[in-house]
Amino acid sequence: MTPKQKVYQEVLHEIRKFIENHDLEPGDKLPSERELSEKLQAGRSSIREALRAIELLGLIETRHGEGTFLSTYRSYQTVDLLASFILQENKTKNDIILVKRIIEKEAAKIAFSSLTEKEIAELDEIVQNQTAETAQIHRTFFNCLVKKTDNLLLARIWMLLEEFSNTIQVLNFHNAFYRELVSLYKAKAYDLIEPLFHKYSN
Amino acid sequence: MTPKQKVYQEVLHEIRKFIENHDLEPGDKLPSERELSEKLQAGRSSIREALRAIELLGLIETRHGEGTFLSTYRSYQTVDLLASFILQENKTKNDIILVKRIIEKEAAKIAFSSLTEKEIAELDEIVQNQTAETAQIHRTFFNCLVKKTDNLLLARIWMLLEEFSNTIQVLNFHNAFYRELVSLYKAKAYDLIEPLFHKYSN
DNA sequence: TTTTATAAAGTGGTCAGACCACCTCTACTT
DNA sequence: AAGTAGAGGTGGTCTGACCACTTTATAAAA
Repeated sequence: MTPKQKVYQEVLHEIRKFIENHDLEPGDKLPSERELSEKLQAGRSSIREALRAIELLGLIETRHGEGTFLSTYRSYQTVDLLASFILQENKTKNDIILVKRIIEKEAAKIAFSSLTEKEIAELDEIVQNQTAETAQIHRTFFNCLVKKTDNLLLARIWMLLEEFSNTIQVLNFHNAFYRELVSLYKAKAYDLIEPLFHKYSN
Repeated sequence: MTPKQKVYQEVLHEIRKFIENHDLEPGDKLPSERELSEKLQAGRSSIREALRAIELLGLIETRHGEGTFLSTYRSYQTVDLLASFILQENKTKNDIILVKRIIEKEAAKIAFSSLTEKEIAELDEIVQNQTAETAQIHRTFFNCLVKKTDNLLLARIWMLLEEFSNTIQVLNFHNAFYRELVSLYKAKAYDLIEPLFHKYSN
């Protein structure tokens, strides 16, 4: 016996099948809630429970008065919500700082190979800015790097941690760190990135 | 003006706040749907839409006739669904694999200093197990290491990513990798950990 | 004919109420 | 004391009713 599944779970499954069978692609429209309700022999509320769940996962997008569409972009809303729960039960400051440092270090390494001269110059400019605070420089600097990794998940996690860091007292790197990192980019010295982070991470 | 948020989104937020304010822990019971409906001034269906979404993420667990509880374990529902829907996209998949590798590498390094002889022996045993599949070895092995980092946040992120990996086709390390890593632990050769990961990460 | 109002239809958003199925606990029976 | 029937609470589901918004069809005005 299959332990009776909830209706919304079946609906979830049916919707997936529908998308598959009709070769729907991001941006395409799903049948209306009322239509699905009839077709799948389920109450509209059950249909909606399923849709809301999928929506939270960032797979669909609903537009009031228009309809429900397959998402065109990966929203990572899921990651956000999970993070808010996880961060809530893990308020250990040191844990957050450590993970954030790891992400930043790896982002710095991944970005290395794809950085153009122009982008390195931009980073240099950020670092040379005398008027900005260190926290501001840090954010702008790593925001660039993280985006250059072309890894949305990595970027998202970093942004969440960065946001959270603002609410706690976080020690940034020494000013010299950023300048030295840019130097390494200019010198194409990949292997020195890892040691640089170690040097400045006490 | 706040761009009018949907009720279920607000409910989501309220529930999270409730958990925080009441210091609810995994296993604890949430108020009933009808009670939340009254307290948050929202229809029961809106409450349910929010709960279903959280449920799909594996954060809560509902038991028919009993109530809604904070999950003690992270269910696999989300992962399965995501996988069956959209994880076919290589971009997302690769993002996850990359972040997971980073965490594993750093966990291996952090754990280094706190590993006792006995624990290293345990790792050795896991690796030597001939009957287990590679995926199984991988999970057990890194589960140990991740816990040894004594960083709950890191551990949680890894566990989530590990779950995701289970539903997608993930290439594990070659068998030799695990043995070599244990050897490094035995030899106390910290500096060779990073290169080892590079070597096996094609 | 073209343009512009206006109305109608379709769609998601939300709520209230009604049942059903299931669990627990209590009070009653044996 | 043990067992049982029932009441009350809880999630599960459906229906029908509005509302707000968008698109489209229709009619009026230019």
